[in-house]
Amino acid sequence: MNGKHITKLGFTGADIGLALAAATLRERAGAERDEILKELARVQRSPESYTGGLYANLAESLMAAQAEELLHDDDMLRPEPLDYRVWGRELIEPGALAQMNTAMRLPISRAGALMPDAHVGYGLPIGGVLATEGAVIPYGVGVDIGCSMRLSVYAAPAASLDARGAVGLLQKHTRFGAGVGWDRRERLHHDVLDDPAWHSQPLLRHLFDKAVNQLGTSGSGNHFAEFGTFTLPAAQGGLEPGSYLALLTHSGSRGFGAQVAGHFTRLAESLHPHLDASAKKLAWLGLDTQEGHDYWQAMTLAGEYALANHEQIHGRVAKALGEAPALSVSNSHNLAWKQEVGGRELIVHRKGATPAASGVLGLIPGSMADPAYLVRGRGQPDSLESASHGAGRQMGRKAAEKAIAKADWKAYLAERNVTLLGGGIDEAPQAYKRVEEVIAAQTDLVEVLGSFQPQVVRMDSGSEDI
DNA sequence: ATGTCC
Repeated sequence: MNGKHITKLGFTGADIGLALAAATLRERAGAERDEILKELARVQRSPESYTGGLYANLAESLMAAQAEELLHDDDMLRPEPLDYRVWGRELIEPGALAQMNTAMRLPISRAGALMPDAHVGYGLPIGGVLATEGAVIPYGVGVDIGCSMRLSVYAAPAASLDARGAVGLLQKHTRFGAGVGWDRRERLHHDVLDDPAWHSQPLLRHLFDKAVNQLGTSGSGNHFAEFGTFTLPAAQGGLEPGSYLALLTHSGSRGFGAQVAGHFTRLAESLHPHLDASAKKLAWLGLDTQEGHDYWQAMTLAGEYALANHEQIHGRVAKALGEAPALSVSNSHNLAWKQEVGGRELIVHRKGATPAASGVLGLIPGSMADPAYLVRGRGQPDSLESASHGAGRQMGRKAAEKAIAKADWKAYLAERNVTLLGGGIDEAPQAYKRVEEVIAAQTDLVEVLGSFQPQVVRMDSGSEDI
C-alpha cells in the first residue's frame, strides 16, 4: 500500500496522509490491500458512518471539507422558499405557484410576488416578479425581452374610422409573422439603430441586420395591433372625458431579443452546472461578471428596440391618419430593472408584469375581444410596485385548440362586433382568464383610469391560412 | 416568443 493507491481513489491534500496512516494500521491488523481500498472508498462516500474507529481522523477531515464546500456552494437552493405575496390566488394554476416557490429558493432571491394573471412559463412563471441581489436571470426576463404595450388615443370619435378603413390601415402599416420584416424600401430609420451598443458585442453585431429588417413589426403569438374605442370617465393628460378612436399594440423585440435570451440562458446554465434540476432554467449571471454586464447591455437594448417597434407602428398609422395622438402611453412588461427595495438596490425581474410605481401609467389588455385597461400604479411595496400584464392564459395553446369550439369563438367576436384579421383559436378570448376578475384581484396595485374595447384586431395568422 | 440550435 502506498500513496499511489490512495490518490487513485481521489483523496487529495492532507487526506492522503490520513488515509495512508489508517491503511497502515489496517495492514498491521492483517487486512488485505483490496479490502482496505474498498473500506477507504466507503469512508470517502459516507464519512459520517466512520466517526469512530481508526478511520475517524480521515472521516472528520472529509466531513469538514464537505461542510466547507456547502458553505461556498453558491448554487445551493434554500431549503424553503422566502415568503411572497400572491394576488388572485384562486385564479392561479398550481404549476405557476410551484415555479414561483422554486424561484424564491434561489440563493440570490431577496423578494418576490405573483400577479393574478400568472401561469406556467420557462423558469420564472409568467406573471412572476422576482427581486435578486447582484445577479440577473435571463429566463426571469423571458424569451421576448422588452415585450411591451403602447396606446395612442386620438382626439376623434371612434366612429370617425369605420371597420373597412381600420382594416386597410392595419394591413398597410403593420407586419405580422415569425421571421417577418419590412421590405428594404419600406423600412424606416429609428435612433435605436444608432446605439453604439450594437457594435460592442459579437452577438449584437451579428443580430444587427435582423434587427434592422424587423424594426416596426409585430411578430406572432399573442402580439396584436388593434383599433378600438377608448373610454375615459375623467380627464387625463389633457384629454377630456369621453370616447375616442385609439390604437393599441402588443409587440416585443422579435428575433433579435429571442436570440439574445437564448444565448444568455445557455451561457447562464453552463456557468451553474450544479444548480438543482428544478431551477435549471433560473440560472443567473452575476452583474459583476463580463457575461452579466453583456446580458444587461443586450437586454437594455432589446427593451429599447421593442419600444421602437411600437413607435414605428404608431408613427406609420398617425401619419396615415394625418393626426398626432392626444394621449400616448406605453410600458414594458418583460424586463429587469434596478430598483430600491427596502433600502437596497435589487434587480427586479418582471416577466409578464406591469410596472406600477405610484403614479406610473400602464396598460393591461384582456384578449382579442375583451377590454384593455389604462391603469395608474399605486406603488404597493409588497408587489415590488407591479401589476398583472394581461388577463393571463387559463389554458395552454394546445388545450385551447381542443377545448374551444370554433363557433363559440366566432360568436364571442360577433357579439362584440370585433373584426379579426389573422389570429388563431389558441388566442380565442375563451383561452384567457376573465380580465374583469384579474383587474378586480389587484385593486390595491393599480387604479383603472380608462378602458379600451377592441373593434378591428390584427394578429399573426400562424400556419392556418398561409 | 422565435424561421423553434449560431
